Amino acid sequence: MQDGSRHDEPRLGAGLRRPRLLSVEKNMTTGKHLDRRSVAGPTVTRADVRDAALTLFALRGFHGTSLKQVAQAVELRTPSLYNHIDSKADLLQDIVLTTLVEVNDEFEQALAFDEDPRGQLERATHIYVLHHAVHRREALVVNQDTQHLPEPFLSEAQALRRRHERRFRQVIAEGVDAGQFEVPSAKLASFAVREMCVSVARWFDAAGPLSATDVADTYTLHALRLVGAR
Amino acid sequence: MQDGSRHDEPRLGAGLRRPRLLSVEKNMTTGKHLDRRSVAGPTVTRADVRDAALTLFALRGFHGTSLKQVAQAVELRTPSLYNHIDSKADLLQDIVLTTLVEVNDEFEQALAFDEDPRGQLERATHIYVLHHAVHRREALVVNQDTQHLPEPFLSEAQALRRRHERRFRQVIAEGVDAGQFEVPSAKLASFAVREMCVSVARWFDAAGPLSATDVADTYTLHALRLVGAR
DNA sequence: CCTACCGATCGGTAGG
DNA sequence: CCTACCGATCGGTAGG
Repeated sequence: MQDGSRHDEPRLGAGLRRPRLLSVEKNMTTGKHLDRRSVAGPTVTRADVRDAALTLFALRGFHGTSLKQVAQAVELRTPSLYNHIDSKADLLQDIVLTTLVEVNDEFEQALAFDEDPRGQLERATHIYVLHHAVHRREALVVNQDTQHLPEPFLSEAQALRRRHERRFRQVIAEGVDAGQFEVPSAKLASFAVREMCVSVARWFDAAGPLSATDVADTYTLHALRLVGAR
Repeated sequence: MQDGSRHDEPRLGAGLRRPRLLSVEKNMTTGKHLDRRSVAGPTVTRADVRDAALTLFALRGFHGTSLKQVAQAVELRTPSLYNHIDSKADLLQDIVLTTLVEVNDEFEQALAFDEDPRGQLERATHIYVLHHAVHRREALVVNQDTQHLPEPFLSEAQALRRRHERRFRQVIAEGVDAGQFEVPSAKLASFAVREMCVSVARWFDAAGPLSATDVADTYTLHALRLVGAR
């Protein structure tokens, strides 16, 4: 990888994947931009714009990122972004809601695997950590910027979040009822476990000594201990 | 309390203490603002401005808050804020650095109380949770907006954070060495415990059924279990 | 995909 | 403490 742009660095605020830079450069003779459609190579897609926004939103926050910066990252002029998006909020909505739906889907799949609360907590925690390690940028944007979604998307996002919360707590409560777990409060235990997992996105480094699976394994142990699993 | 403005509501994004509204109103006859210095009652202080900024930054983020909003919250015009502050970033710096110094001080006091790693972890966790429940707004701003500090304050804030991280991990490592704790990784355990505590600021409700001390007690148990305390 | 341009708002200053 | 005002930048549109 010649420019190293796919290399994840360790520090938050500097360690996120950088947006793809196209090889088409400004024409130094005329000062004009080449028409991308007239040269070889791919055109910018909505996915490219989304990816650039994802990186920048994760790094600087939604309100700390301008569309000009997004445009620069994909080597377009700001108005050209509107060929791919409806608005700045549209980008945020796409990122946040897609991510929350994915998290809920993964969660339900984890639960469906077996009916034992201990097994369910193990799988749900593992996949949740894995998600936050692998999809760091998405997780950071969801955590930082969900509040900035316009309605009705804010309500939709909050509903998805609450669903995950409720189902997670339910698993712990069922474990308590089954005599497998023992906690002062299923609610506080679920809050603690979930936030512990979420925070992995803030420091995880794919280039570091620990793989996402390593971290997920350890955090699953943390969760089992926290709920007093026998 | 007549206007209920000190009442903390449960939901994040709506439940933070609202800034103090002074009783001096716009003169409805002339449309002009009364000179606060010529009437009875307190003048706006820097502390008032800081408090209003604290609430708004916690609610909408640093870049999501305008100085006009801060000014409105203390019933001033925007330029008048500059009698109390040097810049918008000045407000953020005050909030973030003061909070981080306090957290470190509280932490060191907790450690000084005894030399037993288990006792140290208990006290450090307890005070850390308590801080995040009692100073929700400060904690939210530190977590959301530290990244937006200009240098050299950003570096200073990061150093204070790393110090807390390092010392916290040290306590866990010492507990492991003493045979009191058992963890796969002192680093991951300290990350997990700290972030679990920090997240309390996101949902704690002073008007809810659980007191800050209740939550701190439960989270201290979570921490002890997580590190495998005997 | 671009250039040209829009009104609104931003943080901040001058001057009283 | 205010009014008046500054240049810069914002998200977004018109029109090709």
